[in-house]
Amino acid sequence: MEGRVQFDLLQVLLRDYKLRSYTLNAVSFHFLQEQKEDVQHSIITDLQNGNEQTRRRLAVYCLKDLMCVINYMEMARVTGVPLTYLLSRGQQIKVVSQLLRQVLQSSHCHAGFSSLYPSIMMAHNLCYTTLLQRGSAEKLGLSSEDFIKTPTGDMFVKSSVRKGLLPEILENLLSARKRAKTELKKETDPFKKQVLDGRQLALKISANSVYGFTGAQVGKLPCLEISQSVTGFGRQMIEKTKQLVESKYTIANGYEADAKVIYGDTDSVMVKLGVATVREAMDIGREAAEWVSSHFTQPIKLEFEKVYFPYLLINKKRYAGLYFSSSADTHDKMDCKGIETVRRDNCPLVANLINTCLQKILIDRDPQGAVDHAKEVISDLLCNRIDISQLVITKELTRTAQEYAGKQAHVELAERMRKRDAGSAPNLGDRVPYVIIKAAKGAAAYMKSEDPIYVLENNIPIDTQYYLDQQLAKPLLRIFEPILGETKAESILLKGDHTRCKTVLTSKVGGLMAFAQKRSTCIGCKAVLKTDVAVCDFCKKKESNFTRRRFST
DNA sequence: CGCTTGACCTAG
DNA sequence: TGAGCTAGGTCAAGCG
Repeated sequence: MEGRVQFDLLQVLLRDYKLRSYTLNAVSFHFLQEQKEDVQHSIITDLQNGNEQTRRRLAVYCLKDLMCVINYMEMARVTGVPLTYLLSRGQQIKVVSQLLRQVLQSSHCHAGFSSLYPSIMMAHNLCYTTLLQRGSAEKLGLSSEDFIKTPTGDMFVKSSVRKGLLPEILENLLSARKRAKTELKKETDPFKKQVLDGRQLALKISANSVYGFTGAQVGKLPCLEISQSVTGFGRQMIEKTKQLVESKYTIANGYEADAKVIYGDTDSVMVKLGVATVREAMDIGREAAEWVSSHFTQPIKLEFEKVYFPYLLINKKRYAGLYFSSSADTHDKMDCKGIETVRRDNCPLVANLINTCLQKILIDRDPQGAVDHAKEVISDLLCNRIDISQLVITKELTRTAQEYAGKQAHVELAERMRKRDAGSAPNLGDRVPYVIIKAAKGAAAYMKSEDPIYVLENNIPIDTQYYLDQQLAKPLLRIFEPILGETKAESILLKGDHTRCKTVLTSKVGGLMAFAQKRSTCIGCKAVLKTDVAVCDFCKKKESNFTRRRFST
């Protein structure tokens, strides 16, 4: 349609939000805190013609739509691609578009580091247009002052010889981000703040994508000399940062303790300073960041970001801690990275229990309370007192059944559901919700996965022992072992009376509604249809002829 | 039972 | 056709 843009909110949601489920019910519950039965396009008219309350609800709904449109418009403006590309295409097209524009505009003829990779590319002028072929430095008569050699041995001319296109593009993206961040600071409306935060984050991702673009071997313009030089510089810089910090902040130099870099990932270092208070850590952190920055080329900047206190480091890319940054007196949040609480492939029972235990340990400083709570939940689980919605695991169907090498719970279930009712079975790209049911001893998990709604409708017993042994046990031990010790953690949490209770109880349907995909059957031709279609795809009968089915079976 | 591989999802 | 990147943890399946 000439002059009109189609903007599908489902695509926006899939791109911008990591949810456990993307059914209309789940999404409306997540954003509006209410489940809307039978929401159809026609309801919009009713809301408009209703009272103040219903119009308000409609307005809130529209506002959310509008704000994401604004963000996408900003992105389209900065990158120079049509709005629809932002939903229908990937990151490469954005970089290509900016490259073409930059070529036309310029005179070319043919505590963590903030935005580390982009600033490396800017600082060292890394670009297609500044790369020197092997041996061409001599041919062109360049002096050693005119170019640099990267950690991979590749050579690039300095900006004094020729300024690269990529560094210019990155400057544009990052200055747009800076604008968004300044506006964010001034803004008081919490909703608009969220929008501006989304914008600055999107611009950051676009800036980081420039590095990804140069390394995309199946892409438009790969240049491994650039991408590998960038990561090489990055590793070198983290190592240098560690050496700088550990050499200056020592007892010998008059500090309270010898500083130790205990963790770092790609563009950040975590330093144990050995001071007693958050305030002291912040002060030293700020000073150290500035001092380290002075050892690097512009615009590379190491920024003090936060203090964690206490800090539970489980593994690389997995940790939790109380996050202090705006104030030394009160923590901003409990920050969890990589652990079960933030992973969508865990059931809510695990995520919630780990989260509560961490709160009790880190915030309340009450490990005993955490242990007691965990034991209680385990006992509830084994006695069937946990609602089935807490036991639903979801995993994405990332490929077709034939493409999978081995058997997996969600894949096998999707196939079984297809045999029951092809219309309502999960498709490629869908997230498959499932629970693990009781079966013959020794049966593999992929044989015991079942559709939660089917389980409720047919009163099938859940394998609660599976949830204890395969879902809860290890995550619990991982957070309790550092506190209780290996042997104690296991004997206290996983043995004892609370693991022996076994009774039978029924489950409620309520919590499962979010996973229900509503379907209708057409009276005319018996076809199975989504409830939100107005006319049967097959016999063209109108919606009034559909019989609604609450659950697909 | 221990090891490898494949799959998923996250950190950055 | 068109698809940003790499690193890494965890788990289940599958093998010897």
